[in-house]
Amino acid sequence: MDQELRTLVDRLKALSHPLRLRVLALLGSGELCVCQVAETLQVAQSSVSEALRDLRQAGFVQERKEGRWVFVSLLRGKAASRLQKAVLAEAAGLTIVQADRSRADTVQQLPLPIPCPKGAPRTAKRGAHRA
Amino acid sequence: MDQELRTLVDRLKALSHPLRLRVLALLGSGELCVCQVAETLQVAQSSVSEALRDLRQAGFVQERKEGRWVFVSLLRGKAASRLQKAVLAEAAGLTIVQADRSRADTVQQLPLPIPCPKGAPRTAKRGAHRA
DNA sequence: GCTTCATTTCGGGATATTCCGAATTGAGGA
DNA sequence: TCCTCAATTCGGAATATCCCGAAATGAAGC
Repeated sequence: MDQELRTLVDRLKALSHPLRLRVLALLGSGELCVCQVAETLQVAQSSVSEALRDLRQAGFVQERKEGRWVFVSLLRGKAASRLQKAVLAEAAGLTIVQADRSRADTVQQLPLPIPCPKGAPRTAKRGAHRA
Repeated sequence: MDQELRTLVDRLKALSHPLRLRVLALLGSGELCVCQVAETLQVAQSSVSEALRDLRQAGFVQERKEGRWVFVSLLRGKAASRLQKAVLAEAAGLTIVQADRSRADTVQQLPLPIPCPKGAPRTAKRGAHRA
């Protein structure tokens, strides 16, 4: 079908989702690593990873690797589209987004190896790796 | 819960769809009635009706009834959101949108009782109601 | 080499969306 | 009133999306 239209629709679709929109808005206040985002928003890391993949494909975020961690941040300045700016401006006013950012401040104080299986019973032994 | 977020997501979702986006962009060049939109875009009237319902609920379009017809148009000026303006600006550049607008010009020349069952092999012309 | 662990990818059941034709609604004309 | 017909709503099958836990990946350290 029409590739231009598809592309614009896909970019909009990336934003039309509660988790992805919260992730985008959260990154509006600065760079975080994947596990910090997961901890801040209290969702499974795989969900955050998928949300970030979609946002990256849509051209809204970029990644930077540092050691084991992947830090993600918004594209800024000229690289940021009109669309991104408009949506960020809308999202920044939402109560939940402000709460998320506040929570991120707390999470960022923690030393980086965050207990990643966030609330889970860590006592359960992990199975063998290479099945 | 998080009604604000839901609302913003729903507005974005209304835009994240090929047909709805084309309808919105089409109305960017002026008011049309439902059947003119269906004829222009070559889709079932019920699909256009549903697309317009979604766009209306999301606060992007308004309707005006005249006789049997329902004319739809964009909200303009202060009533138009940042979001709408940003997306319209993006969409206006798309080839398919420009083609749709061009086709709408032709459709608008036709006398208004447009042969609504679009696929039907209808060659007869009808009496004029309004230019 | 081996182990650890943040991250990604996979599998898939549950849920939501999309689109059309058919049926219904409602305003206008005769 | 009855008929017409633009528009809307309905039914539902096909398709897409969402979200998680499990498994795989790959970099860092031992």
